[in-house]
Amino acid sequence: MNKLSRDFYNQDTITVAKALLGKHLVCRFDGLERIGKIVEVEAYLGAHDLACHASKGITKRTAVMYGPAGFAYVYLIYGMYHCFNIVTEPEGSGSAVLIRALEPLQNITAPTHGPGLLCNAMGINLSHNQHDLLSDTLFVADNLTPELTITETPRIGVHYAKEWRDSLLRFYIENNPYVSTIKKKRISNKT
DNA sequence: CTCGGGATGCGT
DNA sequence: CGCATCCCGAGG
Repeated sequence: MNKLSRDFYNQDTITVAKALLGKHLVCRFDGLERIGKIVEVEAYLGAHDLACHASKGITKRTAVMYGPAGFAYVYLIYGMYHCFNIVTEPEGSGSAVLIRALEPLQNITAPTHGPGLLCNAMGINLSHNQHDLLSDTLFVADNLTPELTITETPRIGVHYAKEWRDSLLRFYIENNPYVSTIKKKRISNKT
């Protein structure tokens, strides 16, 4: 399994975001190796991006985003869901890529079609904040990715971000059924 | 210290 | 559309 390098994450955030599509997120917790293919991401462009938490400056919460690339930024949202991000660009930029959806590949039993859901399914929580993505327990593998058609849309849930609200910074693999906004039929048995 | 909102998801 | 539910940043 070919782990993505520090240099990869150190690139421009939009470049990293798009390049992460189709790659494999690997979590080795609890004696289990879970793997999911990244099918949806969002780019958060540092201090000037009003949708980015780093736009509040360097705080206890955002410090990791201002650190070196290739580290995890995990936070709790709405009191119940975790969101998993990967820090990008050289130290001081405050940028990151939010992983929004996965396609289950191995040992995944819960839904993964949203940022909170995939953290739950992968076992990612606040203890993984600031975790190094070059470690052996949590990383992205650079598998051979076939050519993808990438769709760009505005980011989800950032209506408050003024002029950044409509920037096309959400990227997903076209037609992939695990992308978050695809309306899911309720999983229920109609008899 | 209090207060208010949020990079969500699910049910109605 | 409402709500669960809690961390964090702002302000006094």
